[in-house]
Amino acid sequence: MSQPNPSELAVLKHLWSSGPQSAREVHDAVGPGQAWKASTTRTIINRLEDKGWVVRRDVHGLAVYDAALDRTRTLGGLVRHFARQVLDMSGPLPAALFAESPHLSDAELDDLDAIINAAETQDSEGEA
Amino acid sequence: MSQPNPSELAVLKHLWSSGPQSAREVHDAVGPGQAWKASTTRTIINRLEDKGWVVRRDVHGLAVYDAALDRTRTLGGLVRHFARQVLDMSGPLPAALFAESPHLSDAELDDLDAIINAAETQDSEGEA
DNA sequence: ACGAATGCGTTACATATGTAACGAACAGGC
DNA sequence: GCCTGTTCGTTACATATGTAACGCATTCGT
Repeated sequence: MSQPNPSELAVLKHLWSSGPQSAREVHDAVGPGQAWKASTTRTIINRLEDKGWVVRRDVHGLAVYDAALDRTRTLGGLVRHFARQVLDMSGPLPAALFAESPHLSDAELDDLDAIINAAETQDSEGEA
Repeated sequence: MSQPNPSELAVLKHLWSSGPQSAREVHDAVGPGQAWKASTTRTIINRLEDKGWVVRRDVHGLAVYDAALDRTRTLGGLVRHFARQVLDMSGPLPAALFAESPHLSDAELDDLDAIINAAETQDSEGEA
């Protein structure tokens, strides 16, 4: 399953909330917070593209990137992984407790519940 | 703050639940689950020792290791970090969320609440 | 038309992490 | 006393991640 690292996640989160962005736009938004130089931001974006986690579109000669991963699935996967691997929780996880996250809308919380639990299909398990 | 990586955490969790153990004992317990060769288990233990996260004691010539990190503080730190960095939760976090974890006793859950929240002292903040 | 700014591909290098072998030393069994 | 299993220190190497510079091509302002 797609487990973006912290740097990649920072970029993805921006794309999720702001939609398709150019490298410069991404940098202006997340660069400062990460204390990245522009070239670093670009490297992260390139690696995301290599992994197929963002798609690149050419808009009048300018590269614009868009998240290729689904926000809820990705966050849900990270949550499930954390709960299982770090806290050794095995049963169903209560998604409602993540309602605090500004990254998840009410609608998404519904999906999250399903994803966190039912979908044992793309974490440790159904990897094949 | 102490943020053990997944491998290190696997070893620490075993030491926390089983108490001081020899390298062999640790390996017999966590090696299979991690699909580690004995030498790999030893490497992880050595790195933990280098970081001062386990202490080594000599028992009649045999090295016995014990966790030097507090279980609740460590887990709490990981939880706080995850909630803040991954889910961008900023307010107080409900410790009850982790009641499911077999790694935390009821008594520890009380501490956890305090640690997760009040102790912004050793994550991103008071690092100095 | 020319210089400055910008976008982008390429390349680099350090540290962290995963994963493990090798060899010396020592302890017991026979 | 010798073979064997065990312990432990040392060393190694690949991949992942953090972090960034460099140089070329292009564009835009003047």
